[in-house]
Amino acid sequence: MRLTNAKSVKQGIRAVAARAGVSTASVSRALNNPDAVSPSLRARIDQAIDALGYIPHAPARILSSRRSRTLGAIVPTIDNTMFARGIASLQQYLSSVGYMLLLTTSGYDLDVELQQARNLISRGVDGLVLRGDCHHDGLRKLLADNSVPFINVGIYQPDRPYPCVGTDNEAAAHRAAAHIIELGHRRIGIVSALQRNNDRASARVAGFRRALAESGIELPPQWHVEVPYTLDDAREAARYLLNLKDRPTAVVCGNDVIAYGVLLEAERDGFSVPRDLSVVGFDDLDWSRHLRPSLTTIHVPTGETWQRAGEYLVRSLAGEQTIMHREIDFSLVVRESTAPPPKSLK
Amino acid sequence: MRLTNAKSVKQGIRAVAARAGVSTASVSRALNNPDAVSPSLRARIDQAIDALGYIPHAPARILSSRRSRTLGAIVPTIDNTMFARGIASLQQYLSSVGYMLLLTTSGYDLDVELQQARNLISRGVDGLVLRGDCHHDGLRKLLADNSVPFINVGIYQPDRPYPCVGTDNEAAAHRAAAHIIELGHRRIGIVSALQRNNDRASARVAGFRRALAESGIELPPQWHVEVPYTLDDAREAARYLLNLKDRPTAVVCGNDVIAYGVLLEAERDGFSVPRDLSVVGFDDLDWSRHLRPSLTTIHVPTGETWQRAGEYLVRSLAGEQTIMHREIDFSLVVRESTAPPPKSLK
DNA sequence: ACACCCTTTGAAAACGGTTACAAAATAGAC
DNA sequence: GTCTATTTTGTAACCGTTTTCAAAGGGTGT
Repeated sequence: MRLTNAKSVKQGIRAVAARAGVSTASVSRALNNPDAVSPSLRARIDQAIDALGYIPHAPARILSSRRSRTLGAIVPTIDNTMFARGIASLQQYLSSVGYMLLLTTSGYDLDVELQQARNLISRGVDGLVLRGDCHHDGLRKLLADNSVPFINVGIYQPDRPYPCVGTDNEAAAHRAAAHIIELGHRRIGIVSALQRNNDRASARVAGFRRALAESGIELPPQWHVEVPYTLDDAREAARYLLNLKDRPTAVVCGNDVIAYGVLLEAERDGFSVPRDLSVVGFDDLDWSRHLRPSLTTIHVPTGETWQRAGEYLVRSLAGEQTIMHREIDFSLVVRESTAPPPKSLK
Repeated sequence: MRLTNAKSVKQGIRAVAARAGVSTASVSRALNNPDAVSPSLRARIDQAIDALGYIPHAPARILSSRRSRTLGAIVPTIDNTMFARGIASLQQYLSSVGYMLLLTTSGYDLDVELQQARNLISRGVDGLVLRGDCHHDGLRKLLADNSVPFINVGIYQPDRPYPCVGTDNEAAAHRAAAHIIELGHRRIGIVSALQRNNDRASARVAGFRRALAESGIELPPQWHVEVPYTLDDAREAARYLLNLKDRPTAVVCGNDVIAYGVLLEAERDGFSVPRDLSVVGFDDLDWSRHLRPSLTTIHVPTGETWQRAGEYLVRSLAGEQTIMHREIDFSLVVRESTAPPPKSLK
C-alpha cells in the first residue's frame, strides 16, 4: 500500500496553482500582470481559476503587497443629498479605475473624525478624502506619521500647504449676495450653517458680509442667524427672522436646505416669494429647481468635485504629478425666488 | 568588539513587544482580550503602544484570524434619501458594536450586484446586507459556496428560506389603497416604480391591486404607469396621467419621490390637491411632512429596519440564535394630500 | 556546436498579525 | 515543603498572497 502525503490544498492560490500545474508565482502574475505570463500558461490558469471559483483574498494581498487599492472617505453625514451625491460620484469613479471606497461618517465631530481616520488607516487605505480643512490636530500628525496621502474636498485654499479641490466658497457667497444687492435690496438677512468647526460655512458667511460691506450695507446683528443641520432647524430660524418687526426684504442662505426652510416658513407666514421676500440658496440640490417658487442658488458641481478628489489621490499614488489646489467653478442660477424688493420697503 | 545581531524591528506588533519586553502573543492578547493578560503587563504594553503610536494592521489581523468584523452592504444607489438613511443607521449601529461597514452600489443592476458581492467577499466581509430578494442566480451560489451569511432587507417574506427584515410591502400598499377607497374614491390610478428586478415595487403594486379588486374597482390599463428613479421621471408620468381625458380622482404611488412628482405636476397643471386629486405616497421621507400640501403616506421605519439587519448578522456571527424573518411595522400617516373625491366626479 | 542575451518560470522568504501548544509561574491544599 | 490545579506567558507555526532571486528555456549569431 502506498501513502500519498501530498497535502492537498482546498482553496487559495495554491489550489489554483496545483490544478493548473504551475507555481503560485505564476498564478499571482497571471492575476496582477497578465502580460508577464505566456499565453498558454495564462489560459491554463484562467481555466483553473473559474473551475474552482477562486476569489483572491484581498487582505492577504494587501499584507503582502502593501497596497490596498482602497481609499477612505470621512464625511460628516451620508444623510444629506449633497454628500450622498459626492460619495456616489467618487465611488463610481474609483470603481472605474479598480479602486474601492471605504466610507465612514464623523457626525460633524472632530474627535470622531480622528478616530475614524485611525480606523481607516488601520484598514490599510492608500489615501484619505476629507471634508474641508478643519480637523483635529492629531489627525494631521496621524496622516504625516503614517505618510497617508489625503485631500480636503469642498474648499479652495491655494495658500495652504494641503491639497484641496472645491469651489471658492467665499467668492461664491459674494456672488450670491451681489445678485441680491444688484436687484436693489438693502435690507438683507443671513441664515448660515453653524460656523464652528466648519470652514465652508464660515467662508460663505465671510463672502456674504464682504459683499454687503462693499456696498456700504449694514447688517444688524439680529439679521444673521446660524442653524444646525435639519430642515426643521432652518424653519425655526426663518420663523424668528421673518417675525422681527423690522425684517429684511431678502435672505441669503448658507445652503439650499436652509433656503428651503426659509421658503416654507415664508409661505406659512403668508409672505409671497419673491414679491415680499427674496431668497437665495447655495449648492443647487435637486429639489431647488422643482420647488415652487424654484430657488435661485449657487450651483456647485458636487459630483465633479468629489471625482476630482479621487483622481488626485489615484494619480498621486501612481506617482504622477498632479496639481495640489484645484478650483471648481461655481455659477449663479437665477430662478424664481429672487426679485427686486417691494417698493414700499425699498 | 561585539556585534549585536538583534534585528531591530521598526514597527508592528513585534516592535511593541520588544519595547514592552514581552512576547507578541501577549501584545495580541492585550489588544483582543485584555482580561487574559495580567494588569502589570497590560500597563507596560499599553504604554509601549502609545509611545510608538502603534496602529494594528487590519488586513494582517483578518488574514490570521479569518474574521474581519466587517459587514458589506450593497444598495442600488446611495443617492436616495431612503437608502442614505438606512445606511446611516446601519453604520452607526455597526460602529457601536465594533464592526465596520463596507458599502457599495449596484445601480439597480443584478450583474453589478453580483460583481460587487464578489468584491466584498474577496475583501473578507463576515456577512452581507442586501436589498430585497431579487438577485442574480450566481449570487446565491456565491454566498453558499463561501458560506457568507446575509440578509435581505426591506422586505418581509416569512415563507422563503432566506433571512429578511422589513415591512410587508403588499400589506402596506393595500392599506394605502384602502385609505383612498374609504374616502370614497373609485377612480384610482397607480404610479409605481419599475417592477422589473424590484420585488419591493411589485409587492406594492400587488397590494394596490388587491385592494381595488376587493372593492370591485376596475383599473383601466392606462391608469397604471411605471416610472424610473428620478423626480423628473415621476413628473413626466404624472403629466401623462393627469392629462388623460378620463382621469382618476386619486393616485396611489409606489414611493414618496413619485408622489412628489405627482404633487408638483398637479399643481403645475392647475389641479388643487386634495380638492381635485388625492395623492398617497409610500416611505414617509423627510420632505413629506414639509411639503404643501403635506403628503399622506405609509410610514416605514427605515433606520430601524437596517439596524435590525445589522443586529441579525452580528448576532448570527456571534453564534446566537436569531429569528430569520422579522417584520417591521408600517403605519398610514394621513396628512393633507388626501380627501374625498369631488362630488362631480364621484 | 557554443556563447550570449532575453524571457518565462519556480522556490521560498517576507508581510503583520493570531493562536495552538508548551512552559513557567502562581495559588491552593495538604 | 511538596504536589497539583490553575493562570499567565512565550515559542513558533500558520493565514494567503506577492516578490526577489535564481534557474531554466529559447532564440541568435558565429
